[in-house]
Amino acid sequence: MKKDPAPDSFDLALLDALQQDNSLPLRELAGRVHLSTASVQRRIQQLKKSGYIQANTAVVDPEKLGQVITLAVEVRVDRTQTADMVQLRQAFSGPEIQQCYSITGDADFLLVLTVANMSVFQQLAQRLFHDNPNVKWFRTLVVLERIKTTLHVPIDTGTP
Amino acid sequence: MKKDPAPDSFDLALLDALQQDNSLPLRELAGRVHLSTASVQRRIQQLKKSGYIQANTAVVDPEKLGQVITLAVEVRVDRTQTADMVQLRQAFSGPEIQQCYSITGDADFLLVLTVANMSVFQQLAQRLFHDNPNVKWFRTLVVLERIKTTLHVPIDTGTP
DNA sequence: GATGAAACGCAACCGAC
DNA sequence: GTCGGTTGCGTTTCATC
Repeated sequence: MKKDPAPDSFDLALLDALQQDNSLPLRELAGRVHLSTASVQRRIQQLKKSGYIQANTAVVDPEKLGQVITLAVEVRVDRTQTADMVQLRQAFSGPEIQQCYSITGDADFLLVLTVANMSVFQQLAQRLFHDNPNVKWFRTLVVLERIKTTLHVPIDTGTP
Repeated sequence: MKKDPAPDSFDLALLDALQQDNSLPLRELAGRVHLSTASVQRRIQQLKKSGYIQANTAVVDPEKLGQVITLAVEVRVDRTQTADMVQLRQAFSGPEIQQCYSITGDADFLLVLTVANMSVFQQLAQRLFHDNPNVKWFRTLVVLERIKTTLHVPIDTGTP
């Protein structure tokens, strides 16, 4: 088991650029960080291999696809033992769920999801919450505006 | 002003594939949706131009970069008139904030963010919340586990 | 070990059909 | 939507430090 070297400032600058736009040509990136295209390419491959870059994804506009309603749902359950958590994690990881966090506080889970209309959500709530005997209660927060929706990790490149 | 044609099942299948992995070669995508590479290429360009694809981003692992703590914060403010909202939206859209939603319910905003340690968050909370006279209260939910963290829009391709 | 310059081969792109 | 030609890209090589 070999350990990955810690990313230097070049790597951090690349990560910062790529999480804004991973379709930039190597030439462009090379110019920004003042390295050759070959070096940039090697570093990106290494960052992928070592897990710093988890995926390369297209960000799709939900509204364009009719998913005009965004909801946040706080869920409180009865039991959170291992077997229960396995079931809950699976139940809350379906494709209709954008994000799922287990949290501290009154609620045990925080979900974020988008739906085309409320009747879709009603059916989903029936299946995920009402039909699950382990769910004690859930509170639905309707999103009025998606002010910022990224997964960007703040990276201090030293040169802003 | 010309209107974009509604995406057909081919486009939906492409969007679904691309939001999982946008580094797939056209050849691969063409095989999946049973089209030629040229058609796929034209469709992707069109999807970008018409805004269905908002961005192409690398997903960076926060933990690998020392951002080991994820937090959700509910924020309640006093005034939400236009001028106030402008200020709040800007305040809650900084690079340290991953996501910001304005919501219904007890709280007015829901934030999601990652930090390296709690003292960083403490400073952030001071600046964003305590120092903002418009913030009535905020409730911090500590994330125990990031069970699912995507921006994927659920797409019914008809062929799962 | 990592780098940069230049060669290679393949994929994306853009017309014509 | 399909077919080729061309461009431009990512990739590999290799000499260098």
